[in-house]
Amino acid sequence: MARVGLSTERLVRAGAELADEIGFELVTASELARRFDVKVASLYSHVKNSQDLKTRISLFALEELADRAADAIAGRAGKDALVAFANVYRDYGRDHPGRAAAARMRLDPETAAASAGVRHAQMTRAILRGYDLTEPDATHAVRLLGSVFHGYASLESAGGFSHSAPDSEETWTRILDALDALLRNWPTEPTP
Amino acid sequence: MARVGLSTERLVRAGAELADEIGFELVTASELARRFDVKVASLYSHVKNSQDLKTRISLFALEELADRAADAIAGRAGKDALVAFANVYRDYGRDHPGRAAAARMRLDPETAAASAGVRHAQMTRAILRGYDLTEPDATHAVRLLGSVFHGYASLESAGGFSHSAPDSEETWTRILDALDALLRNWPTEPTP
DNA sequence: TGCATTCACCTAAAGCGTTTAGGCAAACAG
DNA sequence: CTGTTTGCCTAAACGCTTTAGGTGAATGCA
Repeated sequence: MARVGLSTERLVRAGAELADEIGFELVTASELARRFDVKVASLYSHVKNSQDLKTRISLFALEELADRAADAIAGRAGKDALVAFANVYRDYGRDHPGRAAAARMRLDPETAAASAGVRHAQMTRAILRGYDLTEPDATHAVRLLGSVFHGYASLESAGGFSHSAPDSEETWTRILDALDALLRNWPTEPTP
Repeated sequence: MARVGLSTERLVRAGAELADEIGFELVTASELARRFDVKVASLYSHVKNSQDLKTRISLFALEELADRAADAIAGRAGKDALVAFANVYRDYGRDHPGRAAAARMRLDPETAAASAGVRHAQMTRAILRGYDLTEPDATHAVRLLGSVFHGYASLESAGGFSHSAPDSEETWTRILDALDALLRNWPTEPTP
């Protein structure tokens, strides 16, 4: 019995690549086993179950994304940081659609709380230091930015903007301009 | 053999309710058959396959949502219309999480083009008539609003804002204030 | 080196969701 | 009341998931 050298680590990495190839929702223990030329049951020594595998891929993607974002915003501030940060999300979604979908996967609260998701929120908050926002507006803004990045990536990956003018690239740039303007001019009082 | 009176229509409606109860991703032909106390194979006279069922539920949700949105914005303009429109999405996500998830389901391009999704885009554009946006900025803004509504509903349904202050309700209100301010003051030139 | 232990991968089997093919009986049309 | 349509059925094949238990390869210790 030739040992292939499976490990949780290798399964997760391969799962992430598989997700980029065929789509995250199609990643399955069976398919992964096939890739390793191994029987399905063998995976179950390394991951608890199919759900566990997907969760691990999601956590992996969140880490990878957070690492890239951290790199991107290092030494930048203000709009510069905002754009660099936002582009990490967008590029990740384009280069690694499967992993990006994995990163958007719904995690149960405890798992989410222990994930790199909190780093994402912290970095978003750090970017807002370049703008004059006090609590609770900073939190509102963090949530707005999260919604936009999440939502845009999701719609774009669903092909929402693909066959219409102007192209998605331009819209993305202009949305970042708009968000920058909004953050510099955040409405303190509800404007009736 | 007691005839239950299945039809595509009834299956889709029941599927939508089922989605709200157990989550859209758990809606399955088998489960639906169980609800109707009918054998699974019987469903296949009414829907092509499992994917077809889910697509139909998604289209149903998109229609329902578009109808509600149309009601909400009738006779309103400006921020009033924006808020009413946005709240339809938010309320739908809270009252019908399964259908809302269905509405966010990825459809293939032709199906999407023939869906109520286009009505959503048209209504969004109609709301922007209350603001002074010319093309291509109007399109950018439509995409931004779509991203925010989509993203916020998605994050909220994943529990993203549930156990932290300030509460989601307040953030939502403030985000709408911010979007209104942004639309009234959309940056024409990139601000470096 | 030889033996014991560990561990990676296997086979077998059960459970469940999907899907197709073909059959029977209820509803309906004339 | 007879013939047709059609709604729901049984049967069966297939794929994914998961568990239980076995075998042989790697590893460690005397």
